Amino acid sequence: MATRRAGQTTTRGTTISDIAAAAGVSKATVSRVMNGVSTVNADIAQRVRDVIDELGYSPSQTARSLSLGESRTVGVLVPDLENPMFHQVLNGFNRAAAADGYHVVVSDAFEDAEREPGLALDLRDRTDAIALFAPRMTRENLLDLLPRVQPVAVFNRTTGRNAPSVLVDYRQGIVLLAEHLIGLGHRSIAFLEGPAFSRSNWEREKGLDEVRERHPDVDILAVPCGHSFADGHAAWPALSETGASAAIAFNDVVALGLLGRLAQEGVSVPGDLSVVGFDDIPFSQYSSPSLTTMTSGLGDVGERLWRELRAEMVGGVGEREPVMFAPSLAERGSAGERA
Amino acid sequence: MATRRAGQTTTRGTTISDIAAAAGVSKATVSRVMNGVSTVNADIAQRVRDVIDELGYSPSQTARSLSLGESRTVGVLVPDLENPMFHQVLNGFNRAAAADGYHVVVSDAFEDAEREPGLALDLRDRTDAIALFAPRMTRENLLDLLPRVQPVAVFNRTTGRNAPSVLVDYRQGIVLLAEHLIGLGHRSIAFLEGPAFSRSNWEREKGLDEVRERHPDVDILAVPCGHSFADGHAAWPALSETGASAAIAFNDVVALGLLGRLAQEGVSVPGDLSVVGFDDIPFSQYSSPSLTTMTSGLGDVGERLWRELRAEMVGGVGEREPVMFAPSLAERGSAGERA
DNA sequence: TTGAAAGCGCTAACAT
DNA sequence: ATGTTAGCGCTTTCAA
Repeated sequence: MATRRAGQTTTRGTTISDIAAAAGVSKATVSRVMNGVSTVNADIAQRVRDVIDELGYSPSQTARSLSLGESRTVGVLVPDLENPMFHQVLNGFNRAAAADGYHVVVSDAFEDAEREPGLALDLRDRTDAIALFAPRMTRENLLDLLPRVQPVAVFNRTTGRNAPSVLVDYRQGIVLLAEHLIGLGHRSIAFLEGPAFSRSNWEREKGLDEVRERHPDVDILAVPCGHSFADGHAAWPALSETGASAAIAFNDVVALGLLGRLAQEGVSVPGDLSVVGFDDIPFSQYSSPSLTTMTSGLGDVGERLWRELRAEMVGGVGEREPVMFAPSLAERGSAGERA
Repeated sequence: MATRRAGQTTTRGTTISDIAAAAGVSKATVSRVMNGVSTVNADIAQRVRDVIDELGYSPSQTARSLSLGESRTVGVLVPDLENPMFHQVLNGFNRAAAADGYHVVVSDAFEDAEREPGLALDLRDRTDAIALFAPRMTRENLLDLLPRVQPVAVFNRTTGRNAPSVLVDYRQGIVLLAEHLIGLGHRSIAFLEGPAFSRSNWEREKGLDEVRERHPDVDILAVPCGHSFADGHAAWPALSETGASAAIAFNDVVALGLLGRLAQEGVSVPGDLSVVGFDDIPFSQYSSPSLTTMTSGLGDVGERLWRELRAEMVGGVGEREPVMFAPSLAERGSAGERA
């Protein structure tokens, strides 16, 4: 006999069985109606539909996923939802996924590198695949995680062929930025560094080394900073001491924080100091002055990331050649000729 | 006999059965080990654990959820992840949920009101409960949806007791803002309207009506605007025509967009024009000038929203008395005495 | 065209 | 302390 089993305290409201009973048909028929399977008698189908919205039934996606072996949902793990640059990537990713009939759910790691692997695992265990946006975890953790969460694709972090990856070419981007400044006559440039040990900061530093080599006459100093508005705002005293005539901020958020501070301090931009950012977040067009920055077609990046992930989901393992997006200069108001 | 059944094309890799077989124990034992159930022979437990990370097993949360009847995950539907104000609420919500052992996944509606009900339903069908952030759908759709997705809690929208709701008191907030401006000597104030038909804009308009009644000597004009940086930026010509000495923007994002435009146009803030916003997003402290705005302890709002939702999940239906958060003035640099 | 029943991967009551 | 087994809600093969 059907004894009461398992944990189920509050089992869900209306199930397919309820509908079947109420409509006087079998569960199979209800299932067919739900999934629009051709051959169901029109009258029966209608009766079932009536019962369904009378009782307000919506199928358990959990049960459906278990039975089907797929959920048509993918997860995205973002290190920090507050960072506007991720929104643009997410946007493109989402749009492309939706076009292929997939839902996307996102999970925020709140910049806690330690929790990322656990969150990724959990996310993956309830979706068909995941995308990791600029994971902050150590490389060791990443390499350990990747095989366990396949299919997976990663944005802005190399994977050693353990997963497809798409990256913004920060190295090249910062070279362009620096040379733009040099072309404007600047000979002393400060770089407001991002988080130490992050790939994105590391790449920027490497690019700067190239610039130093190519332009021995130009001084490029690094000043420790960070990645937030507050970091940019707080960097002024240190920046001021360098005597640089131009500053390359780690990203737009930092640049914007700095711009605010400069206005307070009465230093004119770009009159006294040129400031450039990176990422081209939406607000950078509306700041005063508008921000000269690097733009990377982040929406396209997101779309491409989806395509890489999708390939991983259907085909087996592909080439997994890292995909690089080259950013280009968005010349706006915050950088000018050296005074 | 166990014939090949159901759809399963690519059924997941390692299952609990594989582990059980490899370790020479029953699935129940593996399950016990996984869930840290007290009395499992230490040696056996160890053997199971060895096999587990040798084979790289992680349990299917889908199967687990189905069996348990719960997923310990809740969903949040956000109308637009790009709006910074939601991040703060999300933050508090997330933190509180995590403290209670719940994961949260978020789904972005990309400002598409039509898709919200579907997304909400789907989200709910794979989680234990959902929170709706400022849903854009019609009231009719909302009232129709609410009973179908219980437990559910909503932020910034009334529910007619069909679900708990927590709201920011925009009406009261805008009154405070306007009276602050009036105290500063302004007698002609422009309101940059948000999206028509939205509750949040409607509440603000109502607040303004109160102000008009209380201060018949003050002129309060409405100028159509929107909710984005671009909208604020574009509103200048219309705003200019009103001849107002102060502007209340629909929110901080709009205010910031306007500030950028004003700098370009050479109108000094607050010298020529005072500008105030609403929400106190992080950047508003770093803009130039820093933005005078209304602050609402949005993190606390998120936390409270979680508690309301949690109550709905455990207890039955409670009072569902709407919870109002009263914002307070954050006086900063963008508003000053009338010239 | 419809129904019966097996099975997706897991948990827990029951039996040992 | 461990195994056996039913069952979570759904889909799909197979038989009628």
